[in-house]
Formats: sequence, C-alpha cells, structure tokens
Amino acid sequence: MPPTDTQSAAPEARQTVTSEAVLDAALTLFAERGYHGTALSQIAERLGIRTPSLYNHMRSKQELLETLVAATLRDVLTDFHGAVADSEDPVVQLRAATRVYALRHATHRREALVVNRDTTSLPEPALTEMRERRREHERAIRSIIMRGIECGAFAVGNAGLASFAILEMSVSIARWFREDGPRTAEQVADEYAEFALRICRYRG
Amino acid sequence: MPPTDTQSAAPEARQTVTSEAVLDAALTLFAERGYHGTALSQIAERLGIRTPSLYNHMRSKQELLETLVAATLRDVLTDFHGAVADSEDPVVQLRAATRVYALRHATHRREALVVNRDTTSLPEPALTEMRERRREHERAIRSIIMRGIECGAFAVGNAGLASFAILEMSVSIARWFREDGPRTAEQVADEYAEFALRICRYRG
DNA sequence: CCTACCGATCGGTAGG
DNA sequence: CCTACCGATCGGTAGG
Repeated sequence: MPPTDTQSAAPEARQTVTSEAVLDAALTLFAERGYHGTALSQIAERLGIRTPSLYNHMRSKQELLETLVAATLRDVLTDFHGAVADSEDPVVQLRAATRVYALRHATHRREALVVNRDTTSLPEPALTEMRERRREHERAIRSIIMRGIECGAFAVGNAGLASFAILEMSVSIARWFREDGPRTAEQVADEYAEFALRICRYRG
Repeated sequence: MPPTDTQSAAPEARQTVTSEAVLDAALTLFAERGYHGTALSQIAERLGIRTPSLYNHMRSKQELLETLVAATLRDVLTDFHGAVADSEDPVVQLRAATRVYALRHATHRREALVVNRDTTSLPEPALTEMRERRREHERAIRSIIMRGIECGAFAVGNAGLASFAILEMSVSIARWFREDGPRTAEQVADEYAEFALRICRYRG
C-alpha cells in the first residue's frame, strides 16, 4: 500500500530500488558470506522488497556476480595504467603500481573479497576471461620487475615469484583493513609500496 | 551386490569408505568449489556411495569443515613452534617461521584454500576459536619482528603491517603453486623466507 | 552400506 | 512493485 501522495501520478516513480542498489546489496552480502552462501531472498530483504522484484533489475544471480567481478577487474587495470603512465623508471612504476593496487584493496574491500573468493564460481566463458585479466596485470608487474633487474635497480632471483608475492600481499589488505583503524588507507598503501621495492631488493 | 569373496565373513569388512576418505574428498571439493558450493551428494559420488551413507562417518557437513579447519590450524602452529625452537635470533626465527609457513602452503594447498575461503562459514563458537588461533600466529610473528627491530637487525616502521604482509603473501602460494611446475615447494619456501627478511629490511 | 523419504529453501517464472 | 507458484536440490532422518 504505497503512500497516497503526488508521485502516484507517474507509475515509474513507484520504483524504490535501482540496479545500482541491487548490485551494492549483492556486493555486501557476497563479501560477507560468499556467492553460494548468499540467497537472493537475503539481497531482497536488505533492500526491503520481495525476491521476485529483484528480476526487474537483473537477469540472474550469476549475472550479478559477473557484473561485479568484471567492473572490479576493469578498474584495477585502469588504475594500473594510470599509475605507470607518468614514468618509464621501473622503480617509480613499481612503487606507483603497488600503491594504487594496495590502496584499492583498502578502499574497496568488498570488491576485493568477492573477486578473490568467488571468481571461480563464474560460468565459462566469464571465468576464463576474468582469469586472463588478472594474468595481464600480473604479467605487467613482472615486466616492470624484469626491466628493473636489467637496469640494475632490482636484484631478485625470480621476477615471477616477486610479482606474485607483491600482488597477493596487497590483496590481503582487504582482509584486515578497517576504516576506523590506526592507519589511513594511504599510509598502508605507501608502506606496501615500500615493501614491494624491498622484496625486489631495491636499495634506495 | 558386494563380491562374494572371503571377506564377507566379517560384517565390518564391508565398509569400503573410512572417515579419513570422507574428509579427504570433502577437502578436495571444498577447496575446488567452496563449502557452500559443495553438496554432500558430490562428496558421496566421489567416494562411490550414496549420500546417507556419509552419516556413518560424520555427524554433519558443518562438522567436516570444522574438523578440517581445526586440524590445519593446529598443524600450522605446530610447524611454527618447531621452526622457532632452535634459535633465539630473530633473523633465524623469522626465516624459519616463514619458510615452514610458505612450505605448508605449497604442500597443503587444499587445506590452505579452505581455511582462507570458508572459515567464515563456521558456526560459533568455532569461528571465534579459529580466528583466535590465526591471531596467535600473527602475534607470534609480529613479536619476532619487534625483537628484531629492538636488536637492530630489522628496520621496519610497523611490525604489524610487516607481519600481515609476510603471512598473506605466503598464504597466496596455495593459489598458484603447482607440483609439476618449474620450482619445488622447498625452493619457493626459501625464496619467500628471504622476501620476509627483505620486507623487514634485514641487510644480510 | 542401502532405499525411501522429510521439510526447507533454492533460483526463477507467470501474471498482474 | 506484488502474490502465487514451480521443479530441483539441499542437508538430514528412519529403518533396515
């Protein structure tokens, strides 16, 4: 029984929930309980609507996951390209690339948790495409490290091992970071950027 | 219709599946699809029995998860205490502690994936207890780093941040390590142990 | 170890 | 946006 105010003239005005709100609620719950641990009824409840009403804003539960993961990985790569555009110096690039990646995991914790926990629940071909995007990022980091080794700035036995370590320690920030904690996201990101350089044995 | 051989004399001999086999099948599937993404029927199918027969070897699906997580965290702490027992030197201790932790994540990938992905699916009080065990490990690593800072071996602004980074980069080995890959588990563990010292700015 | 079966809940559709 | 409803599957029990 909707309120009998002026808006009842336009039928479209009855819509109380947007697709963005559905995605946001799904993101929160997927991050909290995992994709398979979340029921559509819980997403609906959080929005104050009934389950079937969700289908006005999405095609399926799977599509929700796919949208969230694709958007997150797209943003990660955009961040990366922005971070390395300013300089050709591998030291500057690795610091900047690690900084934005670490920063994103502190400021977008839910997205990070879902991507890392539930990407494997995606159906093909999305699964393969998402894996390819992550690999693209990893290869780009590795290539920076290899250039750093070549020019003598870094000294690390295996660039692949180092790039995995750097990326994954950053990912884990999403597991423990708290906005109301003792350190800001920027402080953590700066510190992790230095960790990355140390892993590569950069003696600044 | 069991084979009509000699073993049919003893009724107990009909048992074809052990609790260990159930746990192992659950471990494989939980690691692959997550706890909520795995049905008991899939565990049974993998063992060649019917779903209700599983209940001869377990009390509930939840108990399977609880058993797996508790055993893994117990082993992690046992590893840790064994690794740091030989020396009081923070450098030696951090290297050894990281080495065994990294090694475990290369050799026990399934356990690591389940602990990291599905511990949050545990009911209380198991959830709190498992979190406490992980925190215990983290505090122990942090304490080694702090002692290293005090005696001048390490130079890192924040021991907590460093311990998180070291532990989580090691955890991630379970995500990418392959037994048939180019590096042995021991080689990876040794390399990560050096990464840990570098993060703490140990200038060996 | 099995068959037979349970209530609950799942994602999703029909139709308004 | 809703109610009414669907078949499928879930974890688990009864009883042998």
